Parts: sequence; C-alpha cells; structure tokens
Amino acid sequence: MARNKLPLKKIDNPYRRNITYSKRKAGIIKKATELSVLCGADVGVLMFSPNGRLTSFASNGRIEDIFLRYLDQANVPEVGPVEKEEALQKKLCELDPKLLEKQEKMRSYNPDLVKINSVHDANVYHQFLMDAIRNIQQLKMEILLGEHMELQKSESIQVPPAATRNGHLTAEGLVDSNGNRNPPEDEHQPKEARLPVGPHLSLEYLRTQKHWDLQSGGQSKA
Amino acid sequence: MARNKLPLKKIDNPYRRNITYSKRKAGIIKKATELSVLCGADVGVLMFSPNGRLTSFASNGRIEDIFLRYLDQANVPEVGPVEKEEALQKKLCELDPKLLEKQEKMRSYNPDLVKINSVHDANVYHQFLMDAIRNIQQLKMEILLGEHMELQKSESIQVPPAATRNGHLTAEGLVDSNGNRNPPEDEHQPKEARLPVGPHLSLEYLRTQKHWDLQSGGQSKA
DNA sequence: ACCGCTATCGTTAGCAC
DNA sequence: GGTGCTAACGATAGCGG
Repeated sequence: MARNKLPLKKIDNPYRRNITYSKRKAGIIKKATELSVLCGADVGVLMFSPNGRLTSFASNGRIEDIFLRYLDQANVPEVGPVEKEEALQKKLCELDPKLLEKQEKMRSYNPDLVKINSVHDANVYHQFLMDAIRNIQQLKMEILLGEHMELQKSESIQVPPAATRNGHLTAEGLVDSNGNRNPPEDEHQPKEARLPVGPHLSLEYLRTQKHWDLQSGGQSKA
Repeated sequence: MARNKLPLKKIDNPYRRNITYSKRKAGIIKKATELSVLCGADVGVLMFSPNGRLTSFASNGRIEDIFLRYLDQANVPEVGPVEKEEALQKKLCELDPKLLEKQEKMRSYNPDLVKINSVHDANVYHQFLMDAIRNIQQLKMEILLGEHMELQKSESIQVPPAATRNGHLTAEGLVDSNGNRNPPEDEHQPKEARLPVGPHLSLEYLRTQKHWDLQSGGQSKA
C-alpha cells in the first residue's frame, strides 16, 4: 500500500505475508476501536492467521458476549415480544413432556454444589464446563438455525467432537475471562507444534501495550 | 478524518455519527476482506451500530463457523506439563480427604443429564456455565497463586461479580436455515421500533453490490 | 521478529445529488 | 437513505535498527 501499489492477491512470500498480516491485523483492530469510540458501537473481530493462529478482539467485554448478542439479533425477524419465545417454549414442552423435569434438573446445577479445592479439580471442571458451553452453543445454534424442529440436526454446523481433550488446563494457558493477558507476539512461522492460540485483544491491552491514543478527544462526553 | 482532524471521542451529533458509522463500517469490512485475500486469513466481524443494528461479516463462510473455530481454539489451554498439577493434586488430597468424594460428585455432572430444547433454556444454561467458568477461573487462580494453601484468598485477581444478568438473551425469533440475504441498507435513524437486524455481509454480496475490485491481482489463489 | 521511519497509497469528513 | 466528489488525514510496504 505504500511504496508499491498492492496487487490484491494472496501474497506469495510467506514472510512478507506474515508481516502484512500483522500490520493489517493491527490496523483493522485500530479501526474497530475507533469505530467503537466514535460511534459507541460494539465491535467484535475474529481473525485466523494463515498459520491458523487466532486473534480475537472485542471493543466491549468478551467476544463471546458479542457473538451471543449476534445470535440473539441475527435471527430476530422483528422487534419480538416475549410472547413468541413463550409460544415456542410451549410447543417444545408439548413435543417433549419431560422438558420441565429436565429444566428443573438443570436449575439444580448450583455453583455452590460443587466445591473445588485443587487445580486438578478446577481443570477437570473447567474442561467440563467448556465442553458444556460448546454443546450449548451448538445446540443453540441448531435451534436457532434449524427452527424448533430437530430436522437436519447437524450437517452444516458440524462442530468438531468436543471430545474432552486430555489436555489439562495449566495456569500458564489460563485466560481469565476478564483481565486478559495479551502476549505481544504475532504470527510468523510456528515451527511445528506451536499452539494456535491467539490472545484476546482488549481495549485495555491496546491502550497499555500499544501506543494508540484512544483519548485524543479526551473531554467530557455527552 | 478528512477535512477536519477527527476528535476521537463519541460523536455527539447522531446524524453525523450514523454517517460515520456507515462509512467506517464499510471501511473495516473492506480491510477485513483485503486481509483475507492478501493473507489467506479467515476473518469475522460483528458490529452493533449505536442504534443496536447488527452487521456481521465473514470472509469465508458463515460467521457462526468462524466463531465455532474460535471456541475450539480459544479454550485450548496448552499441551501443559501435567506433572506439576498432579503433585499439587496429591498434596491437596492429603489436606482434604473429602476431595475425592467431591470429585466424584463433580463428575456426576454429565452433559447428557441436561437436555436443552429451547433457546431460552440454552441462554439460561449458557449464562450459568459462563458464570461457573468465571468462578472456576478465579478459584484456580487463587489456588495457583497461593500455592495449595488458601491464604490470601482473592485480592489481586478479583473477578467482577458474575451477576447473572436477568437474561437479555431473549430469542424472540428463529431463523430459517437459509443463506444470507443482504439488504443494502445501512443504519441511519431507526425511528423507534426499527428492527435491529443487520444482514450478514458475504464476499459475494460485497463484490456484487459494492464496486470493490477484489480481483485486482486476479490470478489463481493457492 | 518487533520497532521506527517515510513516501506513497487508501480512507474518509464534509458536501452536493 | 444512498451515491459521488475531493481534499485532508491515516495506514502501511519497504527498509534499517
């Protein structure tokens, strides 16, 4: 874009490609940040580098929340009152009389019921929760995408088997859902078994580690 | 950004704010597109306008897929050294004989025990899981930081109160298993009950409806 | 493999349709 | 409410540290 006029095709040279990826990744995130600041918009970005490394960004809170909000709104045909949901709920109850029972069961999942006192416990439980989350996400997606009938269960949505990985959660790999640590490293070329995790990019991190001046207009906002 | 030097604060004038939002939204999506083309990266973007209207973009396929891929990778802790944990686990077992029992209890939390059949259920359960995850994260942090003794419980890590939101996660509507339609309309000012749906932006749409030359280097891409 | 530099290209605020 | 224009501003490719 600068000295030469970019050819808008996949960059052949892997090195230069990674350079470009890093720079433009930062650029997009900056743009997203500016958009969120200027317009008060919530923005979420997910990027997978050519090497498969993930970078996520959320202008506000977690990317999960934004996606959830997406799930909510993306499928809202209209400014829906709650009636519709309740109607659907009723239908489902008719279809599955055991629903209420199951709901009750679910509600019994009280956090206090489970006490964890070891890291291992925490890991196992965390892993369990993660899998459960994934199941929920997929389920929700299936419900939302496939109406309320469980027709073509999965097929298009296919989630790779949750398959409780024997990978235990180490402290190092832990990312707190709130305070995110963001290693300032970029893609480049993962030799072999480089873990494909990309950190979540929080506004805090960007302001702290990068030198973006997100307060340039720093005055009282309306 | 052009005639004046933008003040990087929330634009007061709602009209101009929407104008800016529209333009910059397009800009970000174009950037995302370029990134995906130049670097072969998968990019997904979610944006909520100040008026709450959603715009989603996915360079490849659906944003759902990208998010699913995110869920896969974001929670992969690491191929961690398990020994350390096991040692710690042992110590903890000695300290707390009831640990095993608790573990057993925890393991009984089988995902299959809970069946969710409505979006609302999924939302509630999801929220619960998210909160549980956060609790776990914090607990683990505490354990790890304070070694195996529960000394200075929390203090430095402080996770904001999970505070189960009274479910804004209402899913009034269901979506038809369909492709993406892309109304070429933007935000502007939804009078009142303007439906907050923003279309999914596919590359096809952008190339067709906008005049972006995404083939400027037009050759076979790897 | 991240940073700063700078010429150049791309984006976009303010207008006018 | 979208488009097209143009000047000014911002992003960034190619380098060197």
